[in-house]
Amino acid sequence: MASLAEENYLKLIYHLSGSGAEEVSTNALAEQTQTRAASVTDMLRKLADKNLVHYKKYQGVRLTPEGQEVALQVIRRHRLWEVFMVEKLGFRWDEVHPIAEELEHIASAELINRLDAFLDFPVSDPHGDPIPTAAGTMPSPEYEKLCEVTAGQRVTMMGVSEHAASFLQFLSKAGLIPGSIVSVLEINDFDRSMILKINESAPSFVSYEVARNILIKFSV
Amino acid sequence: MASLAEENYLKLIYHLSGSGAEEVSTNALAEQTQTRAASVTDMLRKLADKNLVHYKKYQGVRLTPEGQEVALQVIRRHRLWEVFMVEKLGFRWDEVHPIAEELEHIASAELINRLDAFLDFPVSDPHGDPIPTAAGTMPSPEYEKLCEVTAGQRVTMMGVSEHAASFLQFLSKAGLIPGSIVSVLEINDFDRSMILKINESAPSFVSYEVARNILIKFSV
DNA sequence: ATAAAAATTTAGGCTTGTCTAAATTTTTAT
DNA sequence: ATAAAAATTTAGACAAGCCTAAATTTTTAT
Repeated sequence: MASLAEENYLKLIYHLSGSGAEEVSTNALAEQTQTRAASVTDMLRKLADKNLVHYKKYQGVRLTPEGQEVALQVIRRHRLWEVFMVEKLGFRWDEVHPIAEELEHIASAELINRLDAFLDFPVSDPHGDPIPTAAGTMPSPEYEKLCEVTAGQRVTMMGVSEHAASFLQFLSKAGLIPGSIVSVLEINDFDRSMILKINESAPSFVSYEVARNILIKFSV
Repeated sequence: MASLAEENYLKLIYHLSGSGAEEVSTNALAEQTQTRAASVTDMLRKLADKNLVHYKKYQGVRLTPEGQEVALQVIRRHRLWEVFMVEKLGFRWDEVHPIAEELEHIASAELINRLDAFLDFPVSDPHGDPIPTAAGTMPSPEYEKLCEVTAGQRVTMMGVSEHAASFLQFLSKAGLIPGSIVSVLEINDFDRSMILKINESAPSFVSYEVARNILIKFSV
């Protein structure tokens, strides 16, 4: 069994490696875990001993298949609890992350699979992030960034690539939540900002920085 | 903030002291926590330093008001999660205790109060145990033991005073769950065993040992 | 009343996960 | 190519929560 600290490292390595594609550096982990690089080194040795990561001194770290499975289960639990909190308990999407950080470490598979069924087998969390399957695979929907859409097109908002509460609150106010129908009315050449029509309401302005962090799919 | 280990000690002291009525001994705590008496002593000193218990060497321990509040919150969380698992996720009452032992340490008051509302403010858990209020008071319904009922009386099953999974499974099979209507048909003088009619089904036999651990109220 | 037994505490130690300071390796810039 | 900078690891330490063994206090039995 992976400890709470170990689970957090594995999850973080998964995210920082781009879903396991690249090596992650000790310093990158230290920055995100708010610990010192020396502490990270200690933990990486321990994870390597348990066969959860491939680790060679000075060369970064990468998940083993076993480590990836643990990471995906933690992410699955995290995202299912987020769905529960938003759908059933009425939390806003900008409130649930810190609580899910705790709930994600309750390991019972029975609990999680029943929760999954209770929630009707959701495929994504309130931020549009895909929920790993019970079998341990991560669905990978192919979304575009809103900033890549051309003027005149109509798309569906599918998720975000930035999860800061303040960003999410801003989007809620603008009505930009997963499922919203968005038409790009104008794009400003100068700064790539956009004017959008969201769900038939009055036009809204969004900066490039915002558009860059919104995931969309082209409406069928 | 109380750590996970501290919360477990406080909860246990609450239970072993008869809801805070009496002093609890070091050995009693060691037995229940599956640790050594020396470890308990260490923890009691720490809890005393944090003003969560009154502790004098060799004289046992008792909760302070602050300690009792923490204990009641942990118990509240535990019991609300048990209701959730049984009512919403379809778990059986004999399955939920170990999982609730983990969920009870997720501290968010917002989470628990919303869960409480989602469950419609239950007053007792699946075993009939009362759920402490958000304000930190323990309701104390006054139930009798089934073994004290006389032949011919009709009562309502309200809960249990023994929580072993095997006992709960036995009761489920007999249809003896909270809410069941029970008529005492006969009592055997010799061993105080009983013959019961449970919800109009065929008569069942229960030993004194079983009857002693079933809580009832007299039907109105 | 007092010796034996039981309960409890003290002393010293171990593991996990963290830290600081110093040493080492890798990368970058000239 | 090599020196400086950056990244990483090693060494030694600490708090939390547990352990064993030994010492101390309380309780029990005569």
